[in-house]
Amino acid sequence: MLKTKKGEQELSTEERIKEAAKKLFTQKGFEATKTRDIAEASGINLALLNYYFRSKKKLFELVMKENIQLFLGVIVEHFENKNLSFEEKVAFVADHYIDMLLENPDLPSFVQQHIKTRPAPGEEAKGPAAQKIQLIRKYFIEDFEAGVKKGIYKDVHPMHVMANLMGLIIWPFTSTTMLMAKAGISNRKEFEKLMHQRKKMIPIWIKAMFEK
Amino acid sequence: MLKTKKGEQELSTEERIKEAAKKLFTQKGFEATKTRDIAEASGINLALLNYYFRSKKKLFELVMKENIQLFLGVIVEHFENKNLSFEEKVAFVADHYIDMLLENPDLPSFVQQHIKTRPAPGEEAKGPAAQKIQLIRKYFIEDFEAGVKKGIYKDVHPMHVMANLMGLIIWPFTSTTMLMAKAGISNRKEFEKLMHQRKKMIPIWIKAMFEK
DNA sequence: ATAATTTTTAAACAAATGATTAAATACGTT
DNA sequence: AACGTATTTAATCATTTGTTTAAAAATTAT
Repeated sequence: MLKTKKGEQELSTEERIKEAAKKLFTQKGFEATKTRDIAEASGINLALLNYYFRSKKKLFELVMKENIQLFLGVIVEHFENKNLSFEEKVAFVADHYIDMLLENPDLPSFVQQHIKTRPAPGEEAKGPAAQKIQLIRKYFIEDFEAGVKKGIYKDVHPMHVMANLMGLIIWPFTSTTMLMAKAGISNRKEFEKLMHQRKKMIPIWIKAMFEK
Repeated sequence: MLKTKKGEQELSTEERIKEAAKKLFTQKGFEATKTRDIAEASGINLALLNYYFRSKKKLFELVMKENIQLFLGVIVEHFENKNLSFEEKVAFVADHYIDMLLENPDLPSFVQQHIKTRPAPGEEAKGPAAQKIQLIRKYFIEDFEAGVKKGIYKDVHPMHVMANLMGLIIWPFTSTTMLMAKAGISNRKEFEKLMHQRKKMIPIWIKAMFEK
């Protein structure tokens, strides 16, 4: 049985199913998650999954959409009105992204695994993901390239900037277990403390790597 | 049918199955790979999978072992006799690791996904993976910590060093599609060219981040 | 209260899937 | 060639898995 969020407001059957599905799909992927697992985890009758969501695939696509929104959307949308420098954006993203990942540690593996096959070779990437990616290009890449022209930043392909920023933020979460073993970290608390440290260090590191 | 490596030396049935299984398991994971997929991809009769490997699970564990060896083992073993400085090790690892990943681009996602559940909470990590990780600690972490004592490197938790090094090397491969979309890279060739660039840049970046 | 509608349940189905069996074929040894 | 062993094949089995059905229960409307 899934616990209710506040102990006050019960979740509807439909929401209970979706939440359980999101947790399982995100943790174990589409194939490894069985409809009966979802039913059990949400404490509902198996048939209700199809009653509310038609099929396992439809339910997965719903979860997928929400996860991509969480993974790509949350941050960029905060830029809309603010007028931030490239450095400020880096700091902002590092800060908020790491906070988000601390609460959704399985998100990166999930998105990475299921975005791989998405855009069919040859055809343009579409849908919500592609749109977000366009925004990221606009907000980061163009800023950096402007900085290169001004002579502030080293003249490297912006892919390196993007890769390094995202790699520094996300990678620890995709490899938590391995990383903890390697670095002699024994518990989750210590891991989280180090992640909080990174929020401040990543902007400094990016600066050190790319500033002239 | 699986192509033979050289057109000269045919692979044995057993090897054909294992190679096909490795490719599929690495690409799609355990659950998403069906025994019939493996049979078809290797051009063998379905029953031969069980004849040679007893079960799908046993076959998977074999592939898993080889993949972990590839992912963690290859590099560290080259250190045995050489006497390299920390910086030289970083350069060496970046170079060889990226080469290896260019040939096995699906490896990181696979290992990350399947290593997560491995060490049961509370009990010590054992097996070949744990051993390799000990070597990595020995060869990198201790070196870095010595550098900190000498005042060469900034006094940060070695986890950050490990995370940044591995993140810079591996992350682009776990998010190739997304990264290419973000940075406006259109084809694999261009991606590979950029990865070769990184082999030289990563040591410089690590230096910039951690040297006093 | 009664009827209509929505939600929930237990049971069942059809297809997919991992594994096994028994017979057939290929191969090596004497 | 004849035998024994190893490999391969087609067919089949038992479970698992996603989905459907029809009836029961709960809820809402009249």
